[in-house]
Amino acid sequence: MSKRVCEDCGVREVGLCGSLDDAELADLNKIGRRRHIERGETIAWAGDESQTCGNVLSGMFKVSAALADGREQTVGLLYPADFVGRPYASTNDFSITALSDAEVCVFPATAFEETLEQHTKLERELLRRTLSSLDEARERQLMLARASAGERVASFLMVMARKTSGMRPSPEGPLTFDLPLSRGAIAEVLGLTIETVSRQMTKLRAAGIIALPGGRAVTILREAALEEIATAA
Amino acid sequence: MSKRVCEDCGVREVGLCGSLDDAELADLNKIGRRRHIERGETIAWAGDESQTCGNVLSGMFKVSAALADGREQTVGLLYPADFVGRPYASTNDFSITALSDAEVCVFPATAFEETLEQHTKLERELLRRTLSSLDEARERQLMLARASAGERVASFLMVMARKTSGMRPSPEGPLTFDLPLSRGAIAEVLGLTIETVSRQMTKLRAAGIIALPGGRAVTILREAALEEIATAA
DNA sequence: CGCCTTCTTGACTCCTGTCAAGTCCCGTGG
DNA sequence: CCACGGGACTTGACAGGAGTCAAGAAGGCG
Repeated sequence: MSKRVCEDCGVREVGLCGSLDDAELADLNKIGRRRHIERGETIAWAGDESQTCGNVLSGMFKVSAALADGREQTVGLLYPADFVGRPYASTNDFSITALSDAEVCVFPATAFEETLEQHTKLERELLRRTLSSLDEARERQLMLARASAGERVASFLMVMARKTSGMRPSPEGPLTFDLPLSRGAIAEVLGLTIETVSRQMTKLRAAGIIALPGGRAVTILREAALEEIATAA
Repeated sequence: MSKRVCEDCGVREVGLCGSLDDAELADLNKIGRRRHIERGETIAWAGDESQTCGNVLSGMFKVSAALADGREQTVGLLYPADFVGRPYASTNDFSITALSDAEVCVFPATAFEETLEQHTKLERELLRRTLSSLDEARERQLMLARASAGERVASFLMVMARKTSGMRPSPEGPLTFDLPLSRGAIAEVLGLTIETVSRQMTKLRAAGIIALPGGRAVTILREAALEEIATAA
């Protein structure tokens, strides 16, 4: 039953838990449990009680919310090793949904909060990560408020190019990678419609800046040109 | 010289420092210094080194950034008792500018980080506040991405009505208060132009939902109607 | 091979930004 | 006390970018 979940953890070094040594990890090990999540499954609903926290082991999640009439927006993306959940709150302001099949290491929120208070290093690391997330959320505000559709798509592609380990035929050759998100999911992140995202992609292809070899693959042909559009030069 | 800055601090109870008792406060007292800021003065520049942290004692600040071509956006507002600054980062991602004359209690960033590490209660309180700021920044993303100009202005007025202690002639009577921001500053928060903000205000006045008695004063005549527009029902 | 989802493309509308005058407000100085 | 000046705000005309509605093409899975 009490399997040593931390022992073969793929994100042991880079996750929140990387701040703890093996002995300290024991407390987390006691309350943690590994869970498999299907693509599309929502593990936390906006408005519901905040009951669990955890770490993403594999796969991707979106943090999103909707207006009363159904308009939806993704306000954050979670990658492997990212922290999931909202400690110190009674209810969630946002839903968390898997964008791909995923694995998460989950803790009951109250037990996790107690562990936080006993391990200063863990708490400090969570503070650092939360401050970074805040900076990121504010950068996204800037984009959503002021960037054009073309700028949003270009900067999204640059971010994805960096996050996703794609293939280059040669050093400095064109980079090809698969987008981990559908057009719909991209639109929801960028605050646009599917149609607008699609049109902007076509426009970049027509300009010879990217190629779309099929599926969700993207090849960046002229990185400098894409970067220039992305940074609103 | 080493004046007891904390003794007559107006936000002693509600600020970050409220988590400490008098003895613990001594450490902060040693490194803190009170500073007066003029309206329009920028106390931290995006891109510069992150050198100071602090607490707002009085007045208001905006947290903002600009795109390469000059388009600007406010990504957060700071009120008395709010924490200012960005610990654990070498440079600031955002500028912090006084929207009114203000007073701040400032600490050198490195000294403050050391104090944080010695006082778990302080660190926990900062974590709680940072998590709240993150939620707020994400709510703003939702608004900037999906709300119409009318919805943005209505929800802004609702927030300001709650934050600002205005006057009611009778309980449940119409509420009147002064906006602490100029039209330009409001536009920068809402991701709109001055003209659009102005037009939406006029529209609400024409609909009999608010009155604009002059200056920056606003009277909310039909709170329920305003709330309905704000929540995008 | 065929169905169903996802993606692309087109035509049209409308909201918001831009540019350009005015008007109001308030403090200053005559 | 009132005229003046400058910033903040309002209003109008117009244009353009992104949303909406509607087909149609492409891709994936059974």
